[in-house]
Amino acid sequence: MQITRQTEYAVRILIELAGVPDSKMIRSRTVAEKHQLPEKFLNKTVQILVRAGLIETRRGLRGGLRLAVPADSVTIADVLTAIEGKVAINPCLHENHYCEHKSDCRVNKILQRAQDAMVAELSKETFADLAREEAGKNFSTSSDLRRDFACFVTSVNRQQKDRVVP
Amino acid sequence: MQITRQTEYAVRILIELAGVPDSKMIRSRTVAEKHQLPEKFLNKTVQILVRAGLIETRRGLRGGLRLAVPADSVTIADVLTAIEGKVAINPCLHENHYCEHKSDCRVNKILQRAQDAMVAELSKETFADLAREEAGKNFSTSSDLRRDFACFVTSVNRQQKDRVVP
DNA sequence: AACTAATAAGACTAATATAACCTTATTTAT
DNA sequence: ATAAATAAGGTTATATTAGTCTTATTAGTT
Repeated sequence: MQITRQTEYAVRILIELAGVPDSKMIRSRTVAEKHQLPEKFLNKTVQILVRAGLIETRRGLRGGLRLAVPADSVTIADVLTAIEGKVAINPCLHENHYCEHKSDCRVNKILQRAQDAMVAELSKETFADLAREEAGKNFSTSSDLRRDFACFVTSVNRQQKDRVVP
Repeated sequence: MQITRQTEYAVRILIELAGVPDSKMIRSRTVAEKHQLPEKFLNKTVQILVRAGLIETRRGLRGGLRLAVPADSVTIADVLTAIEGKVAINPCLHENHYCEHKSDCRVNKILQRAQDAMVAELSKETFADLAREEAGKNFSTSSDLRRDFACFVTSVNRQQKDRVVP
């Protein structure tokens, strides 16, 4: 019941791109270094975002990444869907999932409401908002990074499932 | 971003137990057969629920399972927590997770709200409600079971991630 | 006391999903 | 041409999830 690390990476890419002046291209390596993300894996993530229509890329000299849509029209929910596919916290919530009892299954309905409530919250703020927020922050340089202390601003790597930092 | 199959199994166990008259013990094998779940794995799940204090077991002849708490005091959210641990859709939502920017990280706040909204919905109905709902239903006998069409009432096995039934 | 039917527990294996890496294209400005 | 960038896809590594197997332990019945 977690978003994947790749989704987290994607969110960071979008925040990054939403924060730059219009149409300027940012190198993927720059993003990778700034957030200390594995470059190759990040490039794969970039491709997914491109296919989803959220960002666009240009190759070659002066190439790089930029948003393909207005920053105020994209939310974390969109990124989640782009990376992990249509949200469904249980298989029975997939649109095309057939189940004889679906129409009167109470568990199904509860799960659906739970998912809807979550997605609604994830859709409330756009990356335009997020970029504004992050703008004033001191982004991580090597010294204040610790791999175990992942978060969206400075951080790096996902905490292990049961690993709780004291 | 899915609940695990084990959580699904656990929900079924609880619905099952919530539906029987007070204090009667149900054999784990019975539950396994009724829902076509792998018996050994189900037993492991039972143990987790026991340790979480949600059900109790008795060994030996006439042994079996029953709820350890009133059915109207347990929700799907409790089962989710029992099986998967404290809910945290991202590592930075763990209570003890340290992040320098946590206090003013907007992403953190959005995720927290999303998670809270989801958990709130999962906490609204108790297993007393769910058992009532299920009571009138025709539970699956072999003929109406198909492994690919998983859901909480009749069904059996989780659909694969991207497998969509036509 | 012996027997039988039940769960308990933990080690082990298998399957799947996620994350990361590596190599070789392809594109674009200079 | 050349250098600098992304594109693409195959491969490996790691983590998580799911399931199995074996051996114990418990409790009722005879």
